[in-house]
Amino acid sequence: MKPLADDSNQAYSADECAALVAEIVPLVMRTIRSEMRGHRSPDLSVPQFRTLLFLRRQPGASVSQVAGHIGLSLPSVSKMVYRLVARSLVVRHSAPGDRRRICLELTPLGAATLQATTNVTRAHLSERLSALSPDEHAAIVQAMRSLQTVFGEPTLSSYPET
Amino acid sequence: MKPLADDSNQAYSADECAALVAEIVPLVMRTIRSEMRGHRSPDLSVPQFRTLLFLRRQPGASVSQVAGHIGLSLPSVSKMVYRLVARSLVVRHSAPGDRRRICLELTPLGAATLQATTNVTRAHLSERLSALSPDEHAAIVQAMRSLQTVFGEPTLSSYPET
DNA sequence: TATTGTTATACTCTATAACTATA
DNA sequence: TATAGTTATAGAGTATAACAATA
Repeated sequence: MKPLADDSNQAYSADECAALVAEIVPLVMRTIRSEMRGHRSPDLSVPQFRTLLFLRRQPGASVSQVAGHIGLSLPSVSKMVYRLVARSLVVRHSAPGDRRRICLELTPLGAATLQATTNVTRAHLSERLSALSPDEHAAIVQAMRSLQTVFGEPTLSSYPET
Repeated sequence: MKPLADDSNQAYSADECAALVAEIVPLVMRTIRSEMRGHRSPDLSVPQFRTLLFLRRQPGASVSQVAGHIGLSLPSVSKMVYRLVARSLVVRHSAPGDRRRICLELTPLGAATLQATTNVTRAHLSERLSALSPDEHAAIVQAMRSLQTVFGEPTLSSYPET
């Protein structure tokens, strides 16, 4: 007899899991995106947001490092950085010792904007998630951690140095 | 990643949950997106994919219904549909009885493309997810279901008919 | 007048290819 | 020659505002 009442004993294949992820993740993403966009002052796109996050963690990162991190091409990132610089959210300065290389850093405004966007987005998600039970929250936290291990960004050390 | 002995008894706030979701979902999304894009023949964007999915479920839907479903503005969807029609993935015909309204349907090519993209994306996600344990799969399935209830699309029946 | 959809306009994202400057 | 970045070009996503056609 299968215990139908409790789903947690049921074995799911990676395949069933994949189908659900492919369906639901874009749904959640839609909300996150529209939360970051359109929201008065901050108004960052998701890639911009992720770039600022990365620069907070890795001040002085190069354009290539940003590109590798967020998974975009170098030209795309170059243009995006140009816009962030134009908005005074990021500063560029060339690396001493290698004048080809660009060092990127958040400006105070960039850091503040990042924080504001984080807060707004988080608050909105939190409000939606508050409809769920503590058990459901726990399952989501666990799931996110698992997904992070599998879809996590390549660490800097894994970049091919040639 | 500490080997949290048993995380499932820990109480997480909606807030902690939100922070993780905001961080991880875009990560997973990046993979899904690049899986659908660049992949030889199918080559659909995520919104296009979701549109085809919707049309498979709701043949004859209008442009407005698609827009409401995938959460985009009417002009955006109008343009996207134009491209899908240009690629012969979708056909348009005006509704008998109300010549303002457009009925959209998948072509056989559209249905095949949708299926091919579904398979490729699912297979790729599945491959990645196969690195996880059955318990982790179960947590992900549960989490996705919870997220679906909270971020799920408005059901058709909830559309104001006026 | 209200509804459905398209066009106009203006960004951003995104890629590949070609180029510049530096090493 | 190889590397870091930018520029050129092109197409898609996205929005708001203005418009056309139909009801």
